[in-house]
Order: sequence, then C-alpha cells, then structure tokens
Amino acid sequence: MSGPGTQRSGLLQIGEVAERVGLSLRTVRYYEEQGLLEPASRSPGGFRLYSTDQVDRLALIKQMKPLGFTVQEMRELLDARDALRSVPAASVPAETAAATLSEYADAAAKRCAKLSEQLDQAKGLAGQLRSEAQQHRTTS
Amino acid sequence: MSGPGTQRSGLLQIGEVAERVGLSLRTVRYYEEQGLLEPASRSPGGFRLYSTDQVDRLALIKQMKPLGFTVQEMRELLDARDALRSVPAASVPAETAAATLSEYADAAAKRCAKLSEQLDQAKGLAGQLRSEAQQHRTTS
DNA sequence: ACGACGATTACGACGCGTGACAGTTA
DNA sequence: TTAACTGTCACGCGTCGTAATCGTCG
Repeated sequence: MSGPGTQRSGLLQIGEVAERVGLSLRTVRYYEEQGLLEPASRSPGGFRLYSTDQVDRLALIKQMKPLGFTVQEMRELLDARDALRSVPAASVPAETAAATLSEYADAAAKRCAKLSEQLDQAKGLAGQLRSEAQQHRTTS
Repeated sequence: MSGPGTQRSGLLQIGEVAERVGLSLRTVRYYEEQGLLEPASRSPGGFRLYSTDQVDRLALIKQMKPLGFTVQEMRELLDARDALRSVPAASVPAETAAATLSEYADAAAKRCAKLSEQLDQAKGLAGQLRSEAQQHRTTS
C-alpha cells in the first residue's frame, strides 16, 4: 500500500496523473512547458502535485486533441475558459474571454463537421476495401 | 484553349492532377517518392503523365489519410489491392494479397470506430464550450 | 521565341512529442 | 534500496513549403 502518487492531501503525483489520463509523463511535462497546465503545487522536494480538477483538465485536453488544435490554441482556449470562471461576470475581461471562447467553440464545431465528413468518406472506403478483400476469400 | 495538361491521349500533367484532387504538386511528388503512385508514363521531355485511374487512386489516398495510416502502410494497402486486380484469381498470391487487404480493411474499420468515438466526445465538448461562452453573452 | 508548365535538388520548418542522463526524493 | 521523479538538451519523424536553376511544351 501507500502507493506513490496518492497523498493524504488528495493531490496526485505526475505518474498517477499520467496513468489516469493515458498520457506519458513526458507528455504531461511537455504540456506544462507549453503553458497548458501548471501543477497545483509541488512537494517539498519538487515533485509535481496535481489536483483532481487538473486531471480533468488534462483529460479535456486529450479529448480536444482529435480536433487538431495546436497546443498554443488549446492554451488560449483554456485560458479564456479559466478567465470566464474566475473573473466577475459582466465585466470587461469576461466579455473578451467569452468572445475568445466563443470563437474557439465555433472553430471546434467546424472541425467536428469536417471530421465527420471525412470520417464518412473513410467509412465508405473501409467497407469497399473489405468487400474487395472478401470477394477473393471464397472460404470464409 | 488547348489547356495544358490535357493531352489528346487522355493523360494529364501533374498540375491538372493536383488541382483535380486538391493536393499540391509537391505532395503528389512526395507520394511518388514514397512509392505510392508512379506516373503512368513520362513525356519525351520528362513531364509526369497520369491516367485518370491514377487520379482516382490519388483521391483515394487523400480520403484514407484522415484514418492516420502512414504513407508506408498506404503503400502496402494499395500494393495488395493492385495485386488482387492484376493477379489471376484463386492463385496463391491472390490469397496473400487478399489477406493483407483484409487486414487493412479491418484496421481501417477499427480506426473509423475509434475516430467516431473521439469525434462524439469532441462534439460534446464543443457544445459545452459554446454554452459556457454564451452563458456570458447576455446580449446575442 | 515566348509564356506557362514542369523537373530536380536541397534546405528548412513546424508540431508533437521522445530519449537519454545524471542527480534527487519518497 | 528501489522506484518514482527532477531538469535539460537535443533529436526524430512526418509532411510538406520554398527556392534556385534549368528544361519542356505548344
């Protein structure tokens, strides 16, 4: 027991985080370098410690990746989102953050649509390939 | 008139091909380097000349790309497909080619499924972002 | 002989990570 | 002691872009 990474505080070390989200340690650090996710705190010795919220955030990053956003774009998106949550509503910064977030939401939707289209084409192709292959497999 | 690229022979120059398929000249040549598509012939002066079948092949390549196959995998897939079409049916090479093609068809289907899943997640996320953004946009 | 088109070669760049290493912490 | 973690540097891969220079086609 006393598995590493699981502190009494509820904070997780990078290894736990990486495993839960399905990323490599290296990648998590890379995202940090790129400004995507700063650990909530550090252990006295310098180990990165993450909250479960941050695990969620990482998972979210991972989910958005298929849409092909660059790491920098994701940073901007997440920054805007954070700003929206931490800034007094109906303030000027909230408005600009909302605008940015809205842009990204639109972009995300557009990419979804394009991907959807490509995926349909690819599905058709995959089916076609399969039938071409099976046409020559008299015995299943 | 006498548009360049349209020969009486029905063969097309690389520019026409690239435009029809929606790839750059560079990309078409790159695919050739990687063994994906050799031009049907060359003009006396060395210009690449493509048949319309090859245009189709390029289009197919373009459509399969969203599935994330490497260029080398696509080469193998296309080679197997070509083999199936040029080899006497029910021969041994046809069987192995069919097996290869079948594998790739399966792989393609799997990737389609995975992409589909990812896309669904991403769609959900996009919607969520959109609503988060709009929540702060009292005036549309 | 002119203008569009193409060939070849080569250098580079971007985005996204991935090793490797030597030292530190738990 | 051992496993996990640290920072840093640098490398690799895929997919082309771009440019220079020169040949071809009609």
